[in-house]
Amino acid sequence: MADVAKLAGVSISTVSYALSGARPISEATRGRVQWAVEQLDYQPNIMARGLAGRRTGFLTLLLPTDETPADSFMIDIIVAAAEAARERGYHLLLWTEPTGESAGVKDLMRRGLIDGALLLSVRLHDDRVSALRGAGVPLTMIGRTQDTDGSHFVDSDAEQAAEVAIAHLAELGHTTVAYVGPPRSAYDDGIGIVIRIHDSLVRSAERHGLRLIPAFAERKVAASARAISELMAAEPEISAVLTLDDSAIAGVLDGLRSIDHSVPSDVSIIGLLVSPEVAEMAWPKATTVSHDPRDLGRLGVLAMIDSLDGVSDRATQFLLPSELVERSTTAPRQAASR
Amino acid sequence: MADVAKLAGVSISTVSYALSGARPISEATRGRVQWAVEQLDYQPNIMARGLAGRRTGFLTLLLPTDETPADSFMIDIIVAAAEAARERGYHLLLWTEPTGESAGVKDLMRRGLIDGALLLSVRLHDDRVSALRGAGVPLTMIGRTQDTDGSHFVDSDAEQAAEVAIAHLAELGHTTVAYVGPPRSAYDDGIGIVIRIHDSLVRSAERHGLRLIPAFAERKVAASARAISELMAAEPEISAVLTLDDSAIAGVLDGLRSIDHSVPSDVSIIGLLVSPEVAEMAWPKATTVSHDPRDLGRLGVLAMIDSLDGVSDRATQFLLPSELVERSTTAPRQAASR
DNA sequence: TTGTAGGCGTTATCAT
DNA sequence: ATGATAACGCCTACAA
Repeated sequence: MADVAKLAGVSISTVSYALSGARPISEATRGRVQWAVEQLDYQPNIMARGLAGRRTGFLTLLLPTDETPADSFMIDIIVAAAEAARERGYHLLLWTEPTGESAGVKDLMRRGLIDGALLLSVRLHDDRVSALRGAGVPLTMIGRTQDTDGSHFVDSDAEQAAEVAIAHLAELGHTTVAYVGPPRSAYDDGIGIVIRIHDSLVRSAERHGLRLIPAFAERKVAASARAISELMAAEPEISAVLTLDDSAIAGVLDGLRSIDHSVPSDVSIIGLLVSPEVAEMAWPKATTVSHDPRDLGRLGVLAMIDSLDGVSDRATQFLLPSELVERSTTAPRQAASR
Repeated sequence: MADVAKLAGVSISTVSYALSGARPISEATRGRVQWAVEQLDYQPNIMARGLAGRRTGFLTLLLPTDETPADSFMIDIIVAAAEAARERGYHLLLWTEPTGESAGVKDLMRRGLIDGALLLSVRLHDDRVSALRGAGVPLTMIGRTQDTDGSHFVDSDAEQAAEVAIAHLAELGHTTVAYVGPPRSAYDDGIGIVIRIHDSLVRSAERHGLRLIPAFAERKVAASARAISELMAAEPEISAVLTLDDSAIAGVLDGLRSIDHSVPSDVSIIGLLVSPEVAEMAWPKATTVSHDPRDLGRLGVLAMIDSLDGVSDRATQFLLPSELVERSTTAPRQAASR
């Protein structure tokens, strides 16, 4: 930077201001500085900037890692977040920490490394949120807590997604619907999206006069396969199944095959909030009610940066609506015949 | 740090040395420093350390992003890399950049941000490697170039994987085997693993006296489905299929179903280098010849750090062997009967 | 074994 | 509108 100043014939601080635009600089000198910068192919040192300034340009994404390995949906979020950060001149740190813990992130903040943190797999009552808030870490959630007053978040609109899915099944004439959801532990942990989807499904089903039979299955193919076959044995009138996880959909297909129910002629399936890749990989290709997971990552980062910049006086809160994408696992209900 | 020094009754530099262990410190003072550190819950500032020292503690993972969205296999690599970095006290930056480009990473280096870079999707002749080398960026490849002299890498042992897969099919009595590989563009780009797997399969097939019929398919379910059905039409004696990508295996299953070939009784399938998650999601569950993708990420980071620390005088080069995991897509060849 | 002091490359606070 | 200069918090010769 000193070199640039010399070459441009100005002081070091002028160069700094010309580059940051933090104070008015005459056109003439700004031009000379620009020229010198290009001449020397100068790139400001990030560490020095972070040390001296009050912004480091780093964001971190807190990735819960004790859970199931990240599925496609989450991956899409992460990669999109990285891209968005890069586009806005920020750097995205991938920080793995067991669910519910945030000591590491707090340290990152105290060590002057990050400007803020993005949270994944947010619980309705999330200790991390209060801990990080208390530590003065700006944060935005991908997902959301129960009480969202004044907090920044981007989340899937569970209520709307549930309604779309249930309404579609109702239209198709289904009256008894199973829901193969995440394991009980996810409910016990109070994972926001899990609880909201469940509750919303219950409400929507009621509104449409459908009977909804929930089940819980570990996030493994075999577990959801077992869940659905047990469910079908107990409640043979089930003619449609809703699922939440990437693995659940494959498992349900598996389970139905094992008991000789064909999809979609005997049983319809709708996958909630699944990535398009996984939906396409299933056989038959799965009908879904979902949105682009990438939006969660992208908007999350943008919301974070906006809040850092203080562009808005109130918190940015996005609720992403889902769309029904009909593939090959849904059909009108058949007249009972078996 | 000044506070710690005061509390411990020593100089600032003593604290620094006590913490870094860069020079001998008496037990007594080291103890006092330790105590003061804990007392104040002191955490060294990362930016300052990066500015003053010659190490920043940052690594970056170069993620090609113009290609197909990252599949499970790659994700596992990434997450494992993040975990390994964290365990070793490093920070992992996710850097998205179009395949083949490295200007961004070079800048990261010049801006004093990173200690080194990890490369994914390495080509046999990769411009990034020479560019980064030229710019003095320490790098280790996850994958490898053709010429590996003096470079650090962790890669799947394609030769061995191909041999295991072919040998198994040979044992099962198959004599004509299709290979639904990646799209031609991947070959044209010279992606290392793609070429190596292909060439190794050819050699192994020859060695075992099998006929190998390769095909190229875009990384989409529909594309590989079409590829295999065309292949079967042209060469009806095919009784086994090898695949490379996560999506290919679903596609091949799809395609075979569409032409009424059942798996594995009519046709066997082996997926090469696929993540266990995807193998389990397929139906039937796919037999694979693979290794834990996480090893690639973990070992890659460790190799990088070792090279940074200069622990070894020669380059660390790992070739990971694969294992056959029999699931439900392989069976002995049936006597021709259709 | 320990202390002193200069420097890392910016930003921010004073002046001018 | 611009300059000089003190932080920023740590590392590392150099001295003692």
